[in-house]
Amino acid sequence: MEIKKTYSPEEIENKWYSFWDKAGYFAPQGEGKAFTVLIPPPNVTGILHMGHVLNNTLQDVVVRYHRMQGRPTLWLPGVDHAGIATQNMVEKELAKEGKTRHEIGREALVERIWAWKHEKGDIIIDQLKLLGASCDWGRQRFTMDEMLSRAVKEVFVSLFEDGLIYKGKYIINWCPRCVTALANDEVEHTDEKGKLWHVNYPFASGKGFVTVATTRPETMLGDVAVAVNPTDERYKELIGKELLLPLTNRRIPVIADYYVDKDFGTGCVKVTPAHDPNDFEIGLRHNLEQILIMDEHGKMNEEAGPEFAGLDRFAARKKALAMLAEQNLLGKIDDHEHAVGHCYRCDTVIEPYLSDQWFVKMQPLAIQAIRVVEDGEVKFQPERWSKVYMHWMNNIRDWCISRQIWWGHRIPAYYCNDCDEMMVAKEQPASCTKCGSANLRQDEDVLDTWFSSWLWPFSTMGWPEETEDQRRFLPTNVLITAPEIIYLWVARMIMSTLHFKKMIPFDTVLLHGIVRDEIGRKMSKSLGNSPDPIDIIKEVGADALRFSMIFNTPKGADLAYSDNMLETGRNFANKIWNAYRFIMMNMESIPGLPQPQELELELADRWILSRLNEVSREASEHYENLRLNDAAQCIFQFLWDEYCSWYIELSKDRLKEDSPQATKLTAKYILLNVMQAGMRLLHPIMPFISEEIWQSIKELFPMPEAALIIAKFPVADDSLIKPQINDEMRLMQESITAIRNLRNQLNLSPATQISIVVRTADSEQNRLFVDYAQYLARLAKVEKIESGEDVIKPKPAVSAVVRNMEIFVPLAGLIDPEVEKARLGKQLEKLEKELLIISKKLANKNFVDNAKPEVVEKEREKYTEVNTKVELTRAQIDDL
RNA sequence: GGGCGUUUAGCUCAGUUGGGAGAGCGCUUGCCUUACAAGCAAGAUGUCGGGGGUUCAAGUCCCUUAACGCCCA
Repeated sequence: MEIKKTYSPEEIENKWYSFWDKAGYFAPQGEGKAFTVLIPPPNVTGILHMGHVLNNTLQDVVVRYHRMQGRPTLWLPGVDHAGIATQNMVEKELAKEGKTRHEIGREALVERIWAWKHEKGDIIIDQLKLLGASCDWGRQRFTMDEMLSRAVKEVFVSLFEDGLIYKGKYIINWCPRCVTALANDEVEHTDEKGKLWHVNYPFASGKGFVTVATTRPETMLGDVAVAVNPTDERYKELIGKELLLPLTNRRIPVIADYYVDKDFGTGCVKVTPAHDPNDFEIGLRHNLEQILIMDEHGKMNEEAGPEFAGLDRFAARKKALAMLAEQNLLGKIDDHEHAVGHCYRCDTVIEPYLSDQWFVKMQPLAIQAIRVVEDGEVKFQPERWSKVYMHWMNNIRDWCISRQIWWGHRIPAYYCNDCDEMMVAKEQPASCTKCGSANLRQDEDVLDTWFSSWLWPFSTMGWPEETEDQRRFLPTNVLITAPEIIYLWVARMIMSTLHFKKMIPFDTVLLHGIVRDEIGRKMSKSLGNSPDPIDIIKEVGADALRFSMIFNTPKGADLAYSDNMLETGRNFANKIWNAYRFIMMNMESIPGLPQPQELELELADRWILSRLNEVSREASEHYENLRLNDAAQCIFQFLWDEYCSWYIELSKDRLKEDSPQATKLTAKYILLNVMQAGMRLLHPIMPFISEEIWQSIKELFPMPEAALIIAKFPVADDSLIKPQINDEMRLMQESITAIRNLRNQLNLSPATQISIVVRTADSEQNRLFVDYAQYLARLAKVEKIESGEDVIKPKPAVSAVVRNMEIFVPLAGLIDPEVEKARLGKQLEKLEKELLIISKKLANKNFVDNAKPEVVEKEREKYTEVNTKVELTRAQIDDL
């Protein structure tokens, strides 16, 4: 068999992915308690970016781990229809053809979007497959599917009937470029440098003026009052007086409202109910007119006056300021930093805008959603996120769900053209319920995309029908997502599932960080600092990408990505590959496989088995606790440092042609067994290379399972964990390292054989050096060992202290006593420092009295050990 | 303005109930040693942001302060 010297992932990854898919392993297998993960549906327009890679790798690791626990495991995939984003994209295509959506009409636009979806809507799904995502593709969902649309209608009608959905004229966030309303969460605030303009509003009586401060002077055209705080002594007598609004000559009153902050600006606030959310509230309290001065594109309308009508809002600002200056009504101008809202889809400055919209009353839904988190039924990880969630829930505001676009779930409300009656129903009524007219029209608006995604846990499983899937898979287990959608999506799913299914949607929410570039910036399209994950996969393989990310991403923390980070994963894959290559190169000449009871285990065998079982336990715990970086770390350490650097190296002598058959067979068995178990541990993180190696080992080392993806995750066998064996092996390792160190200091060539003299402290140690002299021969090129409790120190020699033993390398006249003295002196200094700290501790009565007995005992043992080392080192120096 | 988070080796970061400071990368030295130079071996590197406190004992708990970041208003 030919195994390439360097691991090349591409062919292997494709091969195993289609193998798993064809065999149906992605679908839940067997009976018992299911384990379910819901994918945060990516946008149908999306292409895979590094954030997706992190999110989906984390999910896949968790899913694969639980699948290997033997539970029926479902990772339910799908995409959402991303209303605004998708429509924008298709509108852009139209624009290239010189058309607008209004020219082709609603029906044609929607048709065109569907056509686009059918052609390109699976791009991101195909990319997830390259990453190795083990989703059950047979259950792939789309928020606009018939099944999910039915759930949306059902929910809308039900909430409307319960009085939890209402329609009204309210101020909302409006994107003049997308020409639609946005929910609060869809607005991104950034601090920007602006100005605070002071404008004088003259009294209608003609004498004097009040000065208001504003960041948005153009909105003054819609002012209907000026407000002051009723407790503000400065303005008390102004309340009730009339002002002449500049540029319009409208008479407006001075009113009193506690909302006004006396310390901000001049303490006088212009009130524009149709264009500011706070002013809107003031307007309601004082029964003020709402004058809309802009159209839906952010252009001034006729209400703004003939001089302004048709001007863009920013042009209107300039013009208003110029006119005010001309009329000497513009006072001082301060620099002012304030938060400006932007559309999360197109970054246009949003406009608070008065319009007819649909809302969900959230407070009643929040009550249960707060309780389940308080009670710990739903847990956030890291835990701090539950505070963020609670804060939002406790201050929840109604949710604007209507959008003035065409792509999405059309609101199931119908109006009678004859009597204006409104009817909300799943299907269009045949006739008006009030006047009987058949002349009906449906609401033009569609629902916010999140209004379909918040139903994801059950709409994807066939609700409102009662289905087997809901019975089996709800509540789901872990939701893995980014904190940025904790309100938009996570919180709302908890509310909807509690309301409609009377259960929690999932018990654990793992919030992970974001992927940043080398200098800490968030990766984004506009910065161009995001590599294409598909390029990375082509270059180093999905396994290497996955491992590098998991290894470098502590639970809940951001990931600082850099290309050289990938080397960790790539090198590790190559290391494993070569360990496998080594095994296979040696196995052909050793036919047969012993029965477990025929094995002749030696120290290294017992040690590696002991460690394997310890690591299996640790890895399990880390996977369970979602500490995936720790799982990666401990498996990496075990396979690379312990299995490759020690076990494989030591096996080389045993595999030699002339060694006894039983020795060869035992080494063969343990090499194969530990490797296959290691692949089980690693599979959730590096699924492809582990499956490849495992399948290949299976040909020599029979195993019951047909594939690693569904094989059992190793369960630690405590009877094989042996602290004493570990300690003995560690002693050999420490000795070998010490000898290598000495060799290094003497600049001995790697091939030079040496003899050593070991002064052991007891017969047990002596036995180890006799029995396992071969270990030192192999790994430290020691051809002769003289060991014993009272061996005589050779002179001249270099020496090292290992625990309570001394190791001497005799050297006939090759060493410089002064150099050697200096070296040992440095060591002695270090040891003495350590000893001092320990003895101080032990001399401290408070420590001895108060510390736990085992801690004190440990400290005493440490004292003995370090003290021995100090004494031995001192003697060695004196000897020189 | 309110809240949350971060600050540990040159870089990126671990460090879970307080009890001997770690990893990966980088760096130094020597090696193509028959699995692997994407490698092997040996090694150097820290006032754990500053200050104060609790404790026998603090990177870890409390207070305070600074810088940076995020969320909300």
